[in-house]
Amino acid sequence: MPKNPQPELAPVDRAILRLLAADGRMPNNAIAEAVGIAPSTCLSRIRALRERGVIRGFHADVDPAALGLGIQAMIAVRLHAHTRGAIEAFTAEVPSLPGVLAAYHLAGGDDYLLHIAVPDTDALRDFVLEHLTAHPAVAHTETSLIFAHLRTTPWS
Amino acid sequence: MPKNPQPELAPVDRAILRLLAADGRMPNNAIAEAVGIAPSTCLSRIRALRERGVIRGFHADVDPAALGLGIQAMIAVRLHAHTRGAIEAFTAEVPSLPGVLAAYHLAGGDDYLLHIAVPDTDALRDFVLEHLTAHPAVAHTETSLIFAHLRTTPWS
DNA sequence: GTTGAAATGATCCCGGC
DNA sequence: GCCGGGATCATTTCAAC
Repeated sequence: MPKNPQPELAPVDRAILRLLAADGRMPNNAIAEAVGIAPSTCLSRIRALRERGVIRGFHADVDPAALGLGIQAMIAVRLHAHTRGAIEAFTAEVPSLPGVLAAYHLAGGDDYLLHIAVPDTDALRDFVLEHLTAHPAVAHTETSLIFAHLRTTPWS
Repeated sequence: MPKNPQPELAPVDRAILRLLAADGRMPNNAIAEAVGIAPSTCLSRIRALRERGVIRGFHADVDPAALGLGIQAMIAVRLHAHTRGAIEAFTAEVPSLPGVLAAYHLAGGDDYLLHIAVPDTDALRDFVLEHLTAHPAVAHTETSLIFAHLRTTPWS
């Protein structure tokens, strides 16, 4: 029985991930102390986690409302043709659409969910009309306002 | 004409946010140099952004698949009663459900979207049956597998 | 993989503007 | 507000295990 190519994550690595998911700017030596290893060891483990892609990056969580984007919505999108080309073309354009926070490519009845942030409802309408319904690959959209958005880190 | 209580974000603050959204571990002095201010000034501006809630936090972006959660899904949930009590009760429980990455409380036909990560399809079925359909407030659910998940930072 | 120790580099407070 | 300088603290390298 060959060894797992993606070996079990060591408990100490999980502890590091838990801390960094909670506070991405926690100093390396504080993490080292919290998990019980030397700072130099901790540094090399964090580097390895980044290189292996376990940690994909570190990001500030910015409140969109503070930037004048006070309204968030989720837009379900159905495309006309489910060809690889149409999907790839749409996928390629999505990140450049203004106000898109996230895009989910789904396997269900809808093809995409777009999570967007806009200044006001006029901008929301304009977004849908200009970038979605006017798009040749888009067959149908359905927009829902987002009242609240909770993020959690299940492994922390 | 009174001054805006949430005054326009200074261009230098926007530049700082753009950098920290892209790399949450960028050193303060590197940010200071990039935006053209002194490190001490930069530090105080970042602190002010945190205290004002513009920056809500810093987090490592961890790949769920690396933790054994190789399947992601979006589950649309409708509740029976749209009373404040039912919604608040459900909202309170959602963050403690295993594998929940995010919950969106919507204004549309569905009440919630749950973004979850699980090890396999068995765990997905168990999640829906144990935590959603068995819940007294839940009227209906609809699960879609997530093929891809793109995150963007529109202001960067 | 882990470590301690030493050099480099960053944070952060404060006095002055 | 913004800055400079200096004390404190963190990161990073490296030789040794």
